[in-house]
Amino acid sequence: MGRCRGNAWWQGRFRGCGYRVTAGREIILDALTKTDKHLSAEDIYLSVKKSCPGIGLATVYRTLEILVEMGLVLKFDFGDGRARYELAEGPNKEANHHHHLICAGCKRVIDYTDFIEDEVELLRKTEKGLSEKYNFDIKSHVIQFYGLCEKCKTK
Amino acid sequence: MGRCRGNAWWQGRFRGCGYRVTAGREIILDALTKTDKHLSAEDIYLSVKKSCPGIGLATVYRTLEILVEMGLVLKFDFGDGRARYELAEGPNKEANHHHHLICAGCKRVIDYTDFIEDEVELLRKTEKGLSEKYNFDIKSHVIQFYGLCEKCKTK
DNA sequence: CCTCTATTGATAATGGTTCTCATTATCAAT
DNA sequence: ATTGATAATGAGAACCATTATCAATAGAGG
Repeated sequence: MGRCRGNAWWQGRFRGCGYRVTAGREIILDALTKTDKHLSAEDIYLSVKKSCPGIGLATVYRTLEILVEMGLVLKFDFGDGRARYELAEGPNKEANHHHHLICAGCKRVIDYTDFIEDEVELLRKTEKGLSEKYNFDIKSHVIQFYGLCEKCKTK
Repeated sequence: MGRCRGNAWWQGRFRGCGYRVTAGREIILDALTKTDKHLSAEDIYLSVKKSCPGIGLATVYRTLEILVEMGLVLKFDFGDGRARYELAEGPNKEANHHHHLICAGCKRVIDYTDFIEDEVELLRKTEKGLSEKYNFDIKSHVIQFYGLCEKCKTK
């Protein structure tokens, strides 16, 4: 780990898209790889700043935009006014597909992986049908449930 | 239509929640009822201003917040930096359930109602399961597909 | 009609995100 | 290894959708 070149998997994709491989991009992708939380741009900025104090917030935003465009990272809106980012794929993430339960009261976000099998089957069918009908290339999807969590429903 | 009291259906819900019924709230809800577009707060402000020139933008935001909280209106994020609003239910909207295809290129949004039957069945099952497992009251859900539309995929 | 207070409109403030630009770093060609 | 073209960066200003403030107004029960 650390400086090892197990990270090479994404460098090829970067170069293939015409992007240069930089220390900032590597460390930002690292931060996303090493967590299963829903990080905001500022979360990532503060985390990355520890090992790379000179990095700027704008670089974090710019890098995240590229990562989202390439499909390596997913961007979510949980309704609290700031975007959240999660690794979409990678060496340890293939089987990490999940969706979100968002509490309208405390804004807490619960990841769930239940019912994913049925969902995947329906989504596969739906994506295929939509692609054909609208001639639309589907790259990703978002499924979110809104409601009140255990604590907030009693208030 | 117009000043008729066919709008009474929502007035009871307003009063039941402790909110007063005002001209501004009525006309904002009217604007949402009379369209099937995804309106931003400013879209609604400009539309409502025609028949109610004195209304303020802040009132539109405040009213939308209440409508979303009551579940009468759904709030979406299509990734262009401003929220969009759609009527969730009402006298003519019960059978209007649909989801969104969002083009990452031109930001166009396509509504689709295909495969809704299968989806509804899966969602019903999923919502039931999630409610029980996490003791979470689900009020609404969002399903969105991201990708490239017919025009943008060729560029 | 009157009172209480929620609501409103105008506007300032907020804050996440994007833009600007001079400087620095990447990388293919040498 | 060096160089040159140019992509990337950092600092901070700018942007702009949304929220907060506050005095004036209007809804609704009595």
